[in-house]
Amino acid sequence: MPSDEIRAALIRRLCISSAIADEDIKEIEALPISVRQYPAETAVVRDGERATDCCLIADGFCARSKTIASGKRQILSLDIPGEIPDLMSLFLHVMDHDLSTLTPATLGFISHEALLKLHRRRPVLAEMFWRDTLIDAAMFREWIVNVGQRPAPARLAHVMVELRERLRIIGRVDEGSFEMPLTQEQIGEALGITAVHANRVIRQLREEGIVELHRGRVTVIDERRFLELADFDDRYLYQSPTL
Amino acid sequence: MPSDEIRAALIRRLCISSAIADEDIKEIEALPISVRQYPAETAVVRDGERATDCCLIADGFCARSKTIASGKRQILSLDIPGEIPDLMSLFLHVMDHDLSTLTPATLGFISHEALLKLHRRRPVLAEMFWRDTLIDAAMFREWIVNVGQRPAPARLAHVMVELRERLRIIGRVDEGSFEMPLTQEQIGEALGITAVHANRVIRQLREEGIVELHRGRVTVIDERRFLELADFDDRYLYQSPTL
DNA sequence: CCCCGGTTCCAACAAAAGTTAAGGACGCCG
DNA sequence: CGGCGTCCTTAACTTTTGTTGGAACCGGGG
Repeated sequence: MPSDEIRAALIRRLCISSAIADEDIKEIEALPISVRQYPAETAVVRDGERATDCCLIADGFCARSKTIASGKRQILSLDIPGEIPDLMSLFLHVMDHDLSTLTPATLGFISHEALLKLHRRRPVLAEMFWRDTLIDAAMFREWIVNVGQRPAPARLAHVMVELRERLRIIGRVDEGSFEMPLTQEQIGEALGITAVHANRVIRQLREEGIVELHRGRVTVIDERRFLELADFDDRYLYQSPTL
Repeated sequence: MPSDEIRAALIRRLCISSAIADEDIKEIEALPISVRQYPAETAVVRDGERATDCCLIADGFCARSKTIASGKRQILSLDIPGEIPDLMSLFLHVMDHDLSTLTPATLGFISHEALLKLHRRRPVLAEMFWRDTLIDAAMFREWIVNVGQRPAPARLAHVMVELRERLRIIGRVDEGSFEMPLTQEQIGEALGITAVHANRVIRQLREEGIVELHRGRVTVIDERRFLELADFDDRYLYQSPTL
């Protein structure tokens, strides 16, 4: 994948939540990005490491997670193409969590230095990136609610809808089906339940004819009951800056 | 409380995680702040509202929370003097959660306009506030892990230690005891458990001689076992910008 | 001073989730 | 094509947590 396409993915996404001037787009296009391929299930940055670059996902799925002393792991977010999951490392240099690939992925690395220079030159872009980290935080808040208050089947549905809405923006949902390349173990880690229980929940949703999950692909069967179960409100996801 | 003292609380906290130049401090001191008193258990900003000011806590405790369709409420953070819990509203104007007081509180309101102007004048301060929102996000990540992976007693201990460490910075811990002005109902909402279970957990920690919780005040009995249970790593809380 | 409302506390029972264990499906590699 | 490993699947049993309901406590207001 050429480096241009990678920038394009980023710009496309940024344009959705902010209006960007042409000259600013050019600035982004001029950002030096070094591209690297990663296999599935590989750490990109680890908890405790000091980051000097931010990682733009050009293709593939990633996840952020933290592991506690007991060895249990909690997935904090699923990250998709066009996103910069570790933008926070720009100012919080030492990582407080892991970033790793779920699938084989194409990642573009942008140095902190280049980003900071860009911010100085174009404060508007700095604000846009700041906004981006704030939406990230909003997603964490919703994730807390999901794990803390919803019964397990609703948790799964909620994560699915959120992922679908985000994939929809980048044109990766077709005919009510979309990718969610997690093992049941990982689904459990995302929902704060065990893999066995995750399996129970998946089966239940299938038996009730709500949603099908097979080989990392989600197919919604009964849209109405699916949305009802998920209790999803997209307000936190995309908010126009003009609001 | 005079408006000077309020600014002082903010500056003191900001100085801890960043080095600020004298002229920048002066800029902050020049910020127009309008002070208001709030009774306990009162909404400051509500989910869905459009914010035009940010709220600096001068005195008292606040909490952020979200309520889902079923009526269940999840507390997302506990907020203490010196903090600006809704700084995110600067760019995410419509609130995605509630901010309310736990105790009677003195709050200082700073208009978005004034903050944005300050940022234009002093980009370094903008970065400092950005950093602040990033630490906020780091705390959300840890909160997700707490609710998602730790057994209930550890969850309680973890929230207690986090609060204590933050209170310590502002000089509000004396002799191993500190304020945590939550009802058991609210503790449940913070930990993602019911009030009844919260009560069980509190009793258990008391019976095991680990920590005492009485009338909104926490007294640690066995520091070693307390820390061990909490599984606390302060890395996410304060990170020097020079790191 | 006493009553009232909100906490705190507790017990018994129900439901949800964790644990352990084991068989089956599937893809990959030799 | 057969074997191996990973994931999925399921069942039986245990533990944790939720639910319901009620008693004791406590502080503030009449």
